[in-house]
Amino acid sequence: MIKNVHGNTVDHLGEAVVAGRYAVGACLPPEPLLCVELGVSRTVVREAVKSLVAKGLISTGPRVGTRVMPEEHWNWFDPDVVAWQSKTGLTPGFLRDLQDLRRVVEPAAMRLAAERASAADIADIEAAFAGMTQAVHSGGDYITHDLRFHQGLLRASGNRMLQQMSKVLGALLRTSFEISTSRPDGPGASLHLHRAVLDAVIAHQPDAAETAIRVLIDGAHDDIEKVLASRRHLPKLGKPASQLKAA
Amino acid sequence: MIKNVHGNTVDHLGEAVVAGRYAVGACLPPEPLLCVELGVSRTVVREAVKSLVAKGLISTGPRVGTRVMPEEHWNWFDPDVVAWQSKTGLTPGFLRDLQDLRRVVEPAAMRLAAERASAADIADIEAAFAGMTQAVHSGGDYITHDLRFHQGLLRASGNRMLQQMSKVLGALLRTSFEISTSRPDGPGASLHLHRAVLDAVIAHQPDAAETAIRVLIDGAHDDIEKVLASRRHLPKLGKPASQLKAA
DNA sequence: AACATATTATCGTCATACGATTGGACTTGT
DNA sequence: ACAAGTCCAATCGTATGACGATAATATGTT
Repeated sequence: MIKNVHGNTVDHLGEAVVAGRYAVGACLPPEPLLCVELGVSRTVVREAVKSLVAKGLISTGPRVGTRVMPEEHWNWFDPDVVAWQSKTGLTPGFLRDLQDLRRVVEPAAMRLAAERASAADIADIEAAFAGMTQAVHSGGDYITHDLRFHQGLLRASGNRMLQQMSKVLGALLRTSFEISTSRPDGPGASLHLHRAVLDAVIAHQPDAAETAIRVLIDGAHDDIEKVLASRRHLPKLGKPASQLKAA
Repeated sequence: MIKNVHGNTVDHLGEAVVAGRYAVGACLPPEPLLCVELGVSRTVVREAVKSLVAKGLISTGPRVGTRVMPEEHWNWFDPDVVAWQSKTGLTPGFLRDLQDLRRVVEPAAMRLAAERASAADIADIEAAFAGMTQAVHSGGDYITHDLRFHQGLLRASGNRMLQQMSKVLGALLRTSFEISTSRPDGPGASLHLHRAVLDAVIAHQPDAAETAIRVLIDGAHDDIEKVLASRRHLPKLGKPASQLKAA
């Protein structure tokens, strides 16, 4: 898990900011202090800070210090920002935002995919589906293939922005998977729903593809809403890595 | 226009990468060379490079150098990336992506806005609309208020991700405005279409809001497609700042 | 009290040195 | 001649120290 000093520092600071360890508008400790706290040189601290600035999390200035920017300024489509938010725990509000987004984006993307998917796109998605099937039947890593499945479909839409969303939507898929594993049938129940989406895309039937993905999304939506309702007293829905393996 | 060394360097390098001055997968000049080329210290070059890494444009490694990442890895929702792409010229492909995105996102966002918009949201949008009206009648800066209008509506959706898209969608709106100014009536023709959207949102009528925004979008869509068709021989649609003022 | 000035904390930039990594060249053995 | 192992050097990664630039705060002046 150890990579390099810079990466670790960026993660550490980024996670701290996203987790709200520093109030919006408040200052992070001055550079020299961060150096001793993190045990790295000022070079590393500064480059890490610049990375966070580039992601819209913070801003800096002489004498004013390093301040946390308001959340609406954060780059919520940045994979790192989403990862940090996932790690610190997905708030109900964030999950709702993600669900809104998914319901808006994926159906439209499926339509486009059904119109534009290339043979290579299809092959990639088929491979992912095969992986999902195998994971359900003979055990294995389901979620990875599930992510590849949806990511492949987004890519098949041929739209750079839509494709970009697979990263942030992945956080929602992981949560959805997490919940589904705690049910009797588990992810296996939705296998044929995935198949229906893929078949519609292969057959170049936008309407069918949209309908199929809506079924899939609505199912996941209900699952998450149910958990959200039952855990209303809990502030956040954590995402322990220990649950990320399929049985 | 001069801000600071770091910002200028980031812009310079970011624009160069987005403009394709370095092929995807190719290496940028080594750090020492960049230092002399840009006339800045290695510190600045490195922090600028780190900023671009954070935006997904490039990757670095010892001995392997600083390489341009494939476009699907770029953070297309990053305001800077969009700005650089706009500055170097919006390709037809990019415009098509933006139009797809807009047609997917804005109608859904209008529905949500009609359901959730707060009084403060409405007031903000009203102010923007007033600015647009004034710009059309007594001259002024139309596009700024137009951007605020749409940005306000996205914000009113209450969804962080949807709101984030106002930045990238802004590039499309600017292009759309640019085209509309070259027509007899200009932006004034779409004023009442904007009013219809806002009225529907105020009246909490999601269906009407969605319908109204679709009319607006389709109009802009046709304008752009027409230009794209007529300028098919031109590789890119430039965006000279000289045209950004309303008459 | 209002305004001008000086202070100072903090980030911004520069310069230099050395460590870490890795692709490619080189050597060696078969 | 070819394959495998070894070494080298180009490039980024990290550390350190110094000084400049900026703006919030304190101080002084009218």
